[in-house]
Amino acid sequence: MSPSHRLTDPPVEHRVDRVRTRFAPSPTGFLHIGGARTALFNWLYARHFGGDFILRIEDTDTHRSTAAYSQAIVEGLAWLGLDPDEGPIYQSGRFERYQAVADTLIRQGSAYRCYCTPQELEERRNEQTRRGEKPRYDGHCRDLTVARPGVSPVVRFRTPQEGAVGFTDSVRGAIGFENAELDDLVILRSDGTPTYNFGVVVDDHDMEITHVIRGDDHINNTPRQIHIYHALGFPLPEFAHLPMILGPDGSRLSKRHGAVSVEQYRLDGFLPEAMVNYLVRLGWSHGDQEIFPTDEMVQYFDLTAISRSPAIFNRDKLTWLNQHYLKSLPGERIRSALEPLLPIIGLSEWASPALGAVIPLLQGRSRTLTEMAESCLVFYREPQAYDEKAWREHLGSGQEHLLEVVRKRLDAQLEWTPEALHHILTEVAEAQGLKLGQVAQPIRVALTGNTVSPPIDQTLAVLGKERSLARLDRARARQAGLAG
RNA sequence: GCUCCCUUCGUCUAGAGGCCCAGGACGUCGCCCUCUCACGGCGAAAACAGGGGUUCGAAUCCCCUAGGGAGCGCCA
Repeated sequence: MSPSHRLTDPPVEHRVDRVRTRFAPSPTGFLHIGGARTALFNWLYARHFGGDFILRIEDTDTHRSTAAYSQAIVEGLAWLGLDPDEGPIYQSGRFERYQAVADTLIRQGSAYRCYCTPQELEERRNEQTRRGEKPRYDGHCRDLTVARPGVSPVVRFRTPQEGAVGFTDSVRGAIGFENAELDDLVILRSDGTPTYNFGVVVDDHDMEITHVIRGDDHINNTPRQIHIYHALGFPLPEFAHLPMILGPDGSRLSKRHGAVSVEQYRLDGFLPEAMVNYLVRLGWSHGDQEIFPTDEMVQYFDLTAISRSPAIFNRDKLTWLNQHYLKSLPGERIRSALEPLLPIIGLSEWASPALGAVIPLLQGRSRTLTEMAESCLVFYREPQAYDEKAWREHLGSGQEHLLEVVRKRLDAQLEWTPEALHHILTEVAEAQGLKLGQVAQPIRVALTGNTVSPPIDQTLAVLGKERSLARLDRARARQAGLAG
């Protein structure tokens, strides 16, 4: 803030007994990446100080808000593990309170009724823009003493016209505005519902929010809200404005950048652990650390380490984190996340072999749960087809002998463990004067239909003797068929 | 247009005057490991937006310029 800025009122100092933060989305869409990060930071801050995290649904725009979106947001937060201590609290259930507060403001002269119609406002705005001015309300009804018949009025806040307003943002530092830049904003619509800038102030006060952590698209709203705080005699909370999350092209993240809803990432096979870890590093850092278990995030999180510049969403890094968690989380955790995805890729039954035995083979070779689910298929279904190139190379004519030898050797084998199987394969290779790979690949193709799978000894072991032999026989029959 | 905010490798970032001819991570490329695919290991290329100051010394402080973002609604 430049020295010329004088505050109309000094900020009201108050002691914070208990940290209370909130996430206040409007239910006009699914929980998206940006909202999720805002929620995460609020949640972390509250948890760090042992305070409360409140979920408030800002559904004052009754035309665009839906219960389905509210539900989706609640579920999205639950999936991420961001449990609220209070809420969801719906603004739509508090209209009487906003009207009462607006009445108080009118009575004390801090607000007034405005009878300008939307069309009139629109015309004046266009006129101002044409003159190269900043479009703003011109104070037309500011000093009106009589009502205008036939028009149901809105209520406008009487913003000070002189002086300046400023605040110290926990992320940005001092920020100031000339009051002359502001205008008299609508706080109550003609239907009596509150607008955003009014609703937040009343609610953040009533809910005793101590730290308002939100996207920096709200920086410009903050001075307006501060004036309302002052008019009402409410103490100011701390403000912390988070930098935006941008799409790959540097513009504000939106649908045209692909998946933006948290739900979509769940469906695409991402773990909430990975999403949360990715999000916490977008605009916040703790030295060079990249991997953050939840308890460490909570322990280290603070507002001062938040960066001021916007961040571009990078799916590759999210994918890398997902892969990391896929290989390092306990198998049981992976299993619970994987099972809901199995039917989606067309698998209806996965009792045998046990999924718990399959998963360890796939951890570390899957980037998403979806990939893992697809890799599971081979354990529950015979090869639908054989990759022709792989077949020709490893099982083509003249190579029938090897499978026969392997088949005979495995058939005699009683101890069906990866170690024992590995031993057998090594022996076969030596006896045939082949490298291990020259034995493993033909078996792999016979078992799976292509050249990619977990280590062949483990694949055999998990598949089980009966299934393995059946698949070898199937391949041998095909060899015979092609030869004959 | 006006107001506010932002600016270190392609991307996320470390860096709070000398530790920086700038460190880590993702991605990219190369090598090693290896029964395939991965994992892992090692290595490489890659940045302080530009210009003025201040200082013995600036990525770090100040100013200007340029670029980007946001707001200017009876949306939030």
